[in-house]
Amino acid sequence: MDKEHVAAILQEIGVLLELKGENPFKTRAYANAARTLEGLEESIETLVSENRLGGIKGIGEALQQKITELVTTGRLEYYETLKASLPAGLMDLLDLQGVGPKKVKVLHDKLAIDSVDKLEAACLSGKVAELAGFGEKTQAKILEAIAFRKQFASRHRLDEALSAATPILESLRGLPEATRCSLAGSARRCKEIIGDIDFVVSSREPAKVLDFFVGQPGVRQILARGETKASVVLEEGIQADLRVVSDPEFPFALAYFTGSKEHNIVMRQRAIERGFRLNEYGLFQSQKETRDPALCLPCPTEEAIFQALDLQFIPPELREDAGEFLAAAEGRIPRLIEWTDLHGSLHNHTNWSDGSETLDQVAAHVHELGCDYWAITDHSKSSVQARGLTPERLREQILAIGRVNQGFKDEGSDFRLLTGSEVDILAEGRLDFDDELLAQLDVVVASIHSGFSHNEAEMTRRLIRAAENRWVHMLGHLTGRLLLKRESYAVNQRAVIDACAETGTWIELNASPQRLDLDWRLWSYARKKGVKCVINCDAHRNAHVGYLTLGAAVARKGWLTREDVINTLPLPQLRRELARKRS
DNA sequence: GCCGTTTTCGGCCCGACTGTTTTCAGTCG
Repeated sequence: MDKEHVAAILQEIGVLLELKGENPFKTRAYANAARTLEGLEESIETLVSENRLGGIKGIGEALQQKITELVTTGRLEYYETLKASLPAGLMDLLDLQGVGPKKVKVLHDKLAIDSVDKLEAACLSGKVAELAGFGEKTQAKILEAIAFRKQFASRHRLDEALSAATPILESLRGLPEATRCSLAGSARRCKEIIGDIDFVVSSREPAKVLDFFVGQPGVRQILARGETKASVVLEEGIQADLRVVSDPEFPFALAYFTGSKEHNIVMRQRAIERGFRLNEYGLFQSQKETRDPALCLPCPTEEAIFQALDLQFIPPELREDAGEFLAAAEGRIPRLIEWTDLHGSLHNHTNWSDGSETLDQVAAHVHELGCDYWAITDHSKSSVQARGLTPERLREQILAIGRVNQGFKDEGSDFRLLTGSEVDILAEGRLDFDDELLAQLDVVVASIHSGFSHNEAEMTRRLIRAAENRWVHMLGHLTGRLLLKRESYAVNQRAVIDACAETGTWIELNASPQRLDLDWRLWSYARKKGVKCVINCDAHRNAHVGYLTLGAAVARKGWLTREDVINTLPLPQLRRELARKRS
């Protein structure tokens, strides 16, 4: 059993215990352990067989036993028993806004409610309002939450969240009463999937800012509106929260609402260790003081807060409690890549296959934007759905690209299109074009577009065999996932990364917002193995060139620097690297 | 359930908002 599976079960145990009304710190211990396991570099089998689980912080005697049982036998008696003792539908109830473990327990104990449907019926008949601790308003809120869940998703892609957030942030910035404004939350941390959008604003007149916010044209519904805080639902079906603080409090509120929750817990712990108290209003010299500005250490920026806690500044993308504290304490936070470090993209399409624009249109656009090069990697013949090129068409395209490049040469420009292919990886890892043709191309990306249902061993073998081909420069969208739409196919990503390390093959960070694949969580491992990243747009139309910013953001989240990313190189050096694997 | 230069028990991050309470519990982030 792999660590992801073990972590998922521990996570579920935590939720089940919450429903049972267990000590919240106990339930958190399970959630913490799950997160710790997910972040492990080593395989869980190794840790168990070498009896080294106990050395991991947050895993004590009880969890050691349970994890060992899970990994060695594939099941866990404690979990099975716990799960059997509660109806499956209770977990769904927890997803409803405003409904937590305590309410679920009462609903189940008093009204035998164990599904959303039953809860809805009970609300409609007025029974819920009669329960102790509930009332008319709670009942109405629950009905609203059920309706909301039916209508909208609770999770959204980063690009959708950003495009909903940007106009609101812009208008807040234009408001005279607003001093400083920022996006916060998981969107600021560049998580690929976000739940809601958070804004932080500093102002002397919070009421005016809040009025302005809830009155924005994009607001469909106001969920809550207090003196310093408001929650709304946007037209896109995304919840957005605004918090207004005084300007000296702004950096603290920004840090606090950027999170992650786990990161914040460690920050506060560090404050306590130094005799301080940290909250969204300040860093206070007394453990007791929670608000008095006179006792707050002045920190005009987030940087100053980290400094006060003996830490190097931690960029928002890294704030996941995934090793950033150790690195920051030792001054080892790297200078992360910026999107402006990128010189071009090595995986893109044109209307020769399933892209929108012609070679000339693509070249003119990316040249205009300041790129130094742009690889044309249209699909190969097996991708019939994408009008993949036959070998003959590809040879024609090589000539056509030569003519476009001649035009740039004649103008005295150094910009170049690079010839290439996104070649399909077929069954058993064979490639869709033969080596003789691949050898004629500047850039070869190998990707899987078919046979998604093969088992993990087969998929892993297919990708490894593709990596072993000396003409393949990089693997494209390694897992095939489409965020919130299609799961990854089964593949042992670490084994593929190992193979790329051995063969000198690069791995793409596909910057299309629906892919963002390879996942940021795996880049530390790849980097440690010496595997280089290529941030690619996988552009199918000119507007997709903007994905480079998103790709760089996710690369930052994976701790990548300019040196780790191939397409930060200028063209002459890039050509040298492209030749390296083939030599 | 975890953890310990305030160690083997008693802590565990912290505050806003809401609704149902008449002083606070539950939920959320």
